[in-house]
Amino acid sequence: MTDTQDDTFVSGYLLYLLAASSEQASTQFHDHVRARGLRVPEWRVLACLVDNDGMMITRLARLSLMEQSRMTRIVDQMDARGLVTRGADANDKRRVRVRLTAEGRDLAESLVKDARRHETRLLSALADTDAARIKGVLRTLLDVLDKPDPA
Amino acid sequence: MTDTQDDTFVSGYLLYLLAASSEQASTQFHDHVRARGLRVPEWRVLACLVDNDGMMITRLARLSLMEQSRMTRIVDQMDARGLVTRGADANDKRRVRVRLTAEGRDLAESLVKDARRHETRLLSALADTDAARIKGVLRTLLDVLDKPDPA
DNA sequence: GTCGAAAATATGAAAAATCATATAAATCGA
DNA sequence: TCGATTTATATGATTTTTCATATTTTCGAC
Repeated sequence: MTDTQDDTFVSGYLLYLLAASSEQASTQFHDHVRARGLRVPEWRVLACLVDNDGMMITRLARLSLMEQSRMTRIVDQMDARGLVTRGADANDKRRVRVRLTAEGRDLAESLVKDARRHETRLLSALADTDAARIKGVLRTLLDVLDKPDPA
Repeated sequence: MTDTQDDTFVSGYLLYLLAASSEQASTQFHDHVRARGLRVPEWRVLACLVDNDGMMITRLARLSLMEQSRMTRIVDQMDARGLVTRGADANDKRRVRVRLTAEGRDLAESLVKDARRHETRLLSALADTDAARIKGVLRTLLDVLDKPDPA
């Protein structure tokens, strides 16, 4: 074992548990993503676009949990690399529609498969009851957080 | 509501749910931390040290979910600012023991109180069953992730 | 229609984070 | 006890990320 102190605060703090779980659960797969030649934010963009091609920059940024100006640059690089294309929206010239190229789609679909396999492995390492609960609990938390602050 | 598409992959993907929950749940409190004049990594250091004063750099880095070289610099800055002191370990001169100053401790304890209040509010926004489950589920996940890969 | 506000994206400059590696101390065997 | 390894921390160079703000387009009230 590494360090077992019965820390009074941190080790039981919800925000710590969330951050640490996310971090640790993602590490393996993120390594895999990098081994495939992508940075994590790029993988996120691909995953979003497989679900819904032609998203605009702002929405990609929200879903990928990052800032708009960063997303602009990431899309630039992915464009330069031939994974996506940028196109103007017909109805609103401010918007940039990001679309997968054939190459981008292949890579994206392949990684989504890998991600699903990895997720299955993760969940199967949990007891059935925990595996059944975890997504529901997190979804509920997200729902609650979306609602405007009652205060 | 913002964007409700029934995304096939991302919105139900465990690593997304974890990252998004962590991100969203933390935003409010992190804003509070910054309003108090600290960056998030600095708050994490303070929280660790309240639990266990005199930690070494490496352990602080692990617990705060960041790299050692980054932690070195963060501790430097906190030292310069008078929140912590750096002292050599008596038995092992490689180690740097980081300790709270009086000022650092005051700030840390005050923020821990704030964090607890915030956590209580978060949990109370969940249904009782979810609130009761969430920490347990996350702890289980962390436990599982700590174990060496069975593959 | 026109004007002011809001929305979407882009960009330069600054700050933060990472990476590779250096240094120094402890540990472990032969 | 010497040398090879490992552990702990530090640091220079580079890459990422953020921040503030500019630009362009749309929207809404009048």
